[in-house]
Amino acid sequence: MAKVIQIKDIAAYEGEEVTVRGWVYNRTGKGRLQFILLRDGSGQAQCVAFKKEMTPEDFEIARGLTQESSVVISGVVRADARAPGIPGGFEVGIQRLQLLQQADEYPISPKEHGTEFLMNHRHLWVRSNRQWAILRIRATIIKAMRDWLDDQGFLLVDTPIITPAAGEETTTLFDVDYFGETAFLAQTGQLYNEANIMAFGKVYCFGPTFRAEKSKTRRHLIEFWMLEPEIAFCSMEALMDIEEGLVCNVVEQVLAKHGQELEIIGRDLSKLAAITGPFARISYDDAVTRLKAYHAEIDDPQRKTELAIEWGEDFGSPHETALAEMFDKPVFVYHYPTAVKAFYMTPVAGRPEVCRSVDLLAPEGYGEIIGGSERIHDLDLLAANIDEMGLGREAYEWYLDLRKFGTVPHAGFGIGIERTVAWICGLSHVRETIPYARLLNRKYP
RNA sequence: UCCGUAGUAGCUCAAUUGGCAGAGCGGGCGGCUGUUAACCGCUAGGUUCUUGGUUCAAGUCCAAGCUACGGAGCCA
Repeated sequence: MAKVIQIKDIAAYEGEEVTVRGWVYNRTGKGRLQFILLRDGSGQAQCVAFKKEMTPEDFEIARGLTQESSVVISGVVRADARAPGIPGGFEVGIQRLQLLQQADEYPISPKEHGTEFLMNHRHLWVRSNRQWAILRIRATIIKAMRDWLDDQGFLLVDTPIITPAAGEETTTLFDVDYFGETAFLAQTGQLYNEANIMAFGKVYCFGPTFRAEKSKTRRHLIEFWMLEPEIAFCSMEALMDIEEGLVCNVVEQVLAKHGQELEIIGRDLSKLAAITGPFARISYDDAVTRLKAYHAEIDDPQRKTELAIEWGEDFGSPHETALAEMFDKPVFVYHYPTAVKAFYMTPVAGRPEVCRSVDLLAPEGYGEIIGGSERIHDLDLLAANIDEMGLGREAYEWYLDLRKFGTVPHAGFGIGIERTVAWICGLSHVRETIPYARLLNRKYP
């Protein structure tokens, strides 16, 4: 058997006999001439069966191949501008063909399908071009984030998924039976990150997080992946510098490595090329002023209601979208009202009604992709907030310890992987950004 | 949880005023030496989401329910 190659490398084997192994993505025939578009995971190549060049048995197999049948094909690589594929432009003239399995009638035809049908067949849908492209970009986004942080001196320190108490007071948690006691699935690794920076200085955690909220929107998942850096001796301003550097690097890496995938999903590259620092930084006060001015010019009554805002209220998703549309890059909004943010965020000196929090809103209506803040490092203030929230001191004893043994100013943020992927890929829903989405009413397959 | 829309063949959809349940794709059979969602001919394929109601007659009208989609809230 000739050398087994990956289809992505096919151009390097022009004129040579090779073996490719994979699945039939599509087949079309012209009688004694059959075109088999073969996927192998790395790419796609057209394999051409001429009746005269093969045994009658092999040709009959080629002629009868169904979509997604698994095969091993040997033949000679030749350049042909007509040959479709990824990368395309080269095809394999089939000499020998081995059928591993003739696939049953494949549910996902080359025609259009509805969302419910596709999500019910997600285990097969991931084979489709568009999904293949998106999930490859997702992998690069995660790698780019991690590489950049590693290069900046951050250490990956894993945080637990089963936790004894809520990380934040607001959202609903999944509970699990922990040998007769109640434990919860993590909604953040942040509190543990705060312990870990006192050992390692700059850390991040990366893993799945869980929210039992009954959210049903294009930007929510029940199980989603978050990357959370935390930095000792860090201010909110320095935090924004880090976030900006991270996001710019991620976009740059995707543009550099995935021109092919971005083309498959039809992403407007100019929108991504525009993502370079610095990003605008506006205060919550300023954002409210801008939204009020915008609100004054709206005529549509429904939209006017949606976009109404008074100082002190948190932004809804229409507000975030309207704000983000005022910029062609991501925009930082900082100093949110203390009352709408988490208990551990530092109040602004001399103005305790706002806190040292900062969100990063992505352009094109993708909303908040990063939430971060300076954390309270004063023991008494933190303890008072925990009591005031009625969180129960016992579960937070270890967290308060961090303020007793060498507390330092520190800050951190969390970036939602799926929202970032949706934005960079220009997708209308986060369900396509994760291999197997967990949504309200969706845990299969 | 609230508001809105939809549910017909394996898939995507059509069916006029309430009057015989249809097409394309996919499947099967046959044809074709350069296809790009190939094309041509033939063919099989139905609990019209469920339950109840109105009517000579219901895919179509009414009621309740189920499911999905879109939006809101909450958030990353």
